[in-house]
Amino acid sequence: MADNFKTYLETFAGVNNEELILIGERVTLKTFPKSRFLQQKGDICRFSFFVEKGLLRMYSIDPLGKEHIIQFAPENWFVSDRGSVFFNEPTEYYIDAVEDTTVVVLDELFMNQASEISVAFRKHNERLLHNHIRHLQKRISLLIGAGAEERYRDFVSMYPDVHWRVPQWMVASFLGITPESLSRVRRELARKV
Amino acid sequence: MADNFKTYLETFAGVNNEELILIGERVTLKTFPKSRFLQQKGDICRFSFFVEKGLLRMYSIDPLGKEHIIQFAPENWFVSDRGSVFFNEPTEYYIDAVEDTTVVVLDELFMNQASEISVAFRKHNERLLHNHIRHLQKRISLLIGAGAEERYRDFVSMYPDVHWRVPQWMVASFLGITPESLSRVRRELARKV
DNA sequence: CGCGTGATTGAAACCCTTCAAGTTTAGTGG
DNA sequence: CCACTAAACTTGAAGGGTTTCAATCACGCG
Repeated sequence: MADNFKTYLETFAGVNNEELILIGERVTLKTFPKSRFLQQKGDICRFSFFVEKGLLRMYSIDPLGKEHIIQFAPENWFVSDRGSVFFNEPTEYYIDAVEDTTVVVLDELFMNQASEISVAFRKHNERLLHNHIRHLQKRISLLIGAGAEERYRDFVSMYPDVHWRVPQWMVASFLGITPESLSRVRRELARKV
Repeated sequence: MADNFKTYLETFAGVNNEELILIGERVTLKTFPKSRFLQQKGDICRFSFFVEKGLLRMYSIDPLGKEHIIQFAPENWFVSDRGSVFFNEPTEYYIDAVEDTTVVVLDELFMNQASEISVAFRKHNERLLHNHIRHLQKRISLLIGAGAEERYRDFVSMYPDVHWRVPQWMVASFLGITPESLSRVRRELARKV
């Protein structure tokens, strides 16, 4: 099975060997070339993804045609529209590969039976949910309370690796500012040093 | 026990009679007068609250001393800093009563044992988590993509009752704009009609 | 080489905030 | 119940930060 996934489950979720085997039988490995979609708006999502290698992004496109990146997912991150998977409703979001990316695919059935397959996994999943909420709340705070510069600094310190792996306009899209603004923010920051 | 809570559990969570009794034994009812704090920054939260009657708000205070309202909780809403309860870490948020408010208090132990007490309750709780995430994501979309007017319209259509029960500056604080701006937005909207 | 994509820069426009003042509303004590 | 005060809301003018639009530059790739 996917090595990163295995190590991740052992280390962070506390999944034991038997459970690991059970899980291994239930998931599949899949590779997507750069720019390939894993999910598009309107899909009723049946999968969650764990990034084994590579980098994904999840984003929406607003009525004016602008992309707003919700989340980046580098190695060892889960990504999915949990709302769509859980409620079986069409998603608002696109997921595509920023780099060639290998993912572990967890299907709906697996997610629902997770508690029977591995209690540790279910608990960890619950933990992830809480973490997700925290993350979103922090992001809202930043959007409300902070300017472009502070948001950018926060992003860089939080995701230093991602910052180097994506084009700047994607960072701008994640921060909710224009590429031009980000360019100016970076110029100011460079000047200060 | 608290009537709203009981009805809520039966109707929305599918909790049966036996479980209802068990739950009733584990929770307590408490009333807070207007302006009283239920939780303050720095607390390690041990409680979740269900609003039986009244109205609460959860908010943060930024370094400049400004309040940012995260969430309103009228009747039949749950509110808590799930992060703080789940991870046993000090919270960033304040919760206080906008009106005289009666809440059902669910303690940490109850939340952890919820799955043993009532499967239906645990499932419903999971559902709430997913809903919460959805909510936050939508709010982020609005903060990134929409101006003050659209955010306000969305708020009014989403929480018509809350809109009438809180002072305008609280609405502004929820929307992430100044009370002055909200006042101007409202003037424009009134003019249009 | 030439084309396309991404990054930069400048100027004007726009939205929202800030500050200051005035008006209305609500609550309180005499 | 009125008078007074504080809080909430409104309004205007000036300022700041970000966007928009347009032009330019840098780079990789067929």
